[in-house]
Amino acid sequence: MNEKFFTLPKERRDAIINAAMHIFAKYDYKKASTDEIASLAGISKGLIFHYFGSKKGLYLFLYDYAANFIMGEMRKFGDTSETDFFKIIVNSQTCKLSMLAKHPDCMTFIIKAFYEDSPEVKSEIDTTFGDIEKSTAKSFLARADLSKLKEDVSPEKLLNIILWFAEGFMRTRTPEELTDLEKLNDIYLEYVEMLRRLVYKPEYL
Amino acid sequence: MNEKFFTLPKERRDAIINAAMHIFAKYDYKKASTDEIASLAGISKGLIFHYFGSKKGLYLFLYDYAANFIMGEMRKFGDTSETDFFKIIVNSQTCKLSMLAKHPDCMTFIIKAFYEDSPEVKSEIDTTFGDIEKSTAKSFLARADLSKLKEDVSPEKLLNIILWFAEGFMRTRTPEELTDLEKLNDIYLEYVEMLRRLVYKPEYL
DNA sequence: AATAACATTGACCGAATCGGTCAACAGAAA
DNA sequence: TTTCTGTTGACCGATTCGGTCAATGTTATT
Repeated sequence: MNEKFFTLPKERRDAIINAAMHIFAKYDYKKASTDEIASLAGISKGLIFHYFGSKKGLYLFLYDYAANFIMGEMRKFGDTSETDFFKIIVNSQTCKLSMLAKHPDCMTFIIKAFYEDSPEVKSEIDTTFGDIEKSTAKSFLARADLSKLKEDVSPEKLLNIILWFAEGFMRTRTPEELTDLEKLNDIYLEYVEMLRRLVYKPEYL
Repeated sequence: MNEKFFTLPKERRDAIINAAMHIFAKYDYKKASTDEIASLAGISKGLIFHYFGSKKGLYLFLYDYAANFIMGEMRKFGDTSETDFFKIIVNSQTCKLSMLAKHPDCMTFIIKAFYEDSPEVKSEIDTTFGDIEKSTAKSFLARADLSKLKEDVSPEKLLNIILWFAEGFMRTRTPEELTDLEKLNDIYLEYVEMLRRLVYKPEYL
C-alpha cells in the first residue's frame, strides 16, 4: 500500500473509504467490483491501484481500518464502572447507534468480512474479530448487577431480547430518521425503559 | 415460460426452485448468475432457458411462486378467532418459523425483491407485497385482547420488540439447530413466555 | 428392433465485465 | 521551460455473462 494515501485531503480519503466500504458491505469480495467503487467514490479506477496496489490490498486495508475504528469506539464505552444492567446496555447501544449513523456500512462490512469465504482474503482476516459484538456484550453483562432483576427473569434471555430487538429497530429506520440521532435515541430509550420497568424489582424503579 | 416444467418430478422442480431462490436471495438480480444457479441445482444451464426462456422469466416465476407460497401459509394462521395477544404472536411466529426452516431463502428472496432496483424486473414485481410481514402482524394485533396487558405496556412497542427479537433469534441460529424444528420452537417459546409473564396483569398468569 | 418424440446436455457465441496497466495529461514547484 | 507528482481513462487479456443449439440420452410407439 502506498503511504501517500494518508496525505490526501480528508474529503477524498473518506470518499474512497466510504465508497469501498459501501460496495464491500453490499457484495461478496468476489462480486464487489473496483469499477463500481471508483465510480461511487468519484475517482478514476487507476487511483485505487495506485494507492492500494490491488483489490485485495484495498480490502485488507479497509478491514484494518474498520476494525480499529470499531474497537476504538467500543473502548470508549467499555471502561466505565457502571453496574446497572440497563445503563450498561443503553451505553453500548448508544455507542453502536452513533456508529451506525456515522458509518452505516462499517458494521455491516466487518460482519460480512467474518463470513467471507473467498480464498483470496479468507485466511488474512482476523477471525476473532467478527464476534466482537457478542464478546463486548458478554463482558458488559459480566459486571452488571443482576440482583435488581425479578427472580423469574433470565439475564441471558433478557440480553438477547434487547440485543436482537435493537438490531431490528435500527434496520427498519428510514434514512431521514437516521439523520436526527438524538431523537432516534429517545425513541429507542422509550422501548428500553418499558422493558426496564417490567423486569426490575419494584424497589429499583 | 414452458408449462412442461410442472410435469417434472417434484425433486427436480424443487432443486431448481431452491437453487434459484438461494442465489437470488444472496445476490442482486444483476449479480445473480444463471451459471451458478444451474450448477447449484445440479442441472445444465440450457434447461433453465428451456423452461423459463430467460433469466428474467425465471426471476418473475420465482417471485410469483414465493408470493403465493407465503400468502398461502400466512392465511392458514390468519383466520383463527384467537384473541390472546401472545397466542396470536406465537401462532404467526410458529408459521414464520416453519417457513424459514422449510424454505430458508423464500422470505429473504421476497424481501430482497421488494428492494430490487434493477430496471429489468423492478417494474414487474408487486410492490404492495414486500411489507406482507408487517401488514399481517398489524392485522393480527387488531383482534388481540389488549386488556390483559399491564397499563404501562404499549402494545405497539411490545409487538415490535417481539417481532424484531424473533428476527434476530432466527438469524443467529446455527444450521443444525434449524433441523430440529420442534426444539427450536420450544426455545423460542421460553423467551416469549418470559415476556408474557412480565407484561400480563397478575390475574391472567 | 426401428423409429419417432421428447428431455437434457455442455460446448459455444458475442457482448460485457473483471482486475490491473500505462502512456498521457494537468498543474504546481523549480 | 523543465521537472515532478497526482490523476486520468482508454486499453489489455482473461473471465464471466445471458443465451443458443446441434448432439446425445431416454422413453414411448409401432
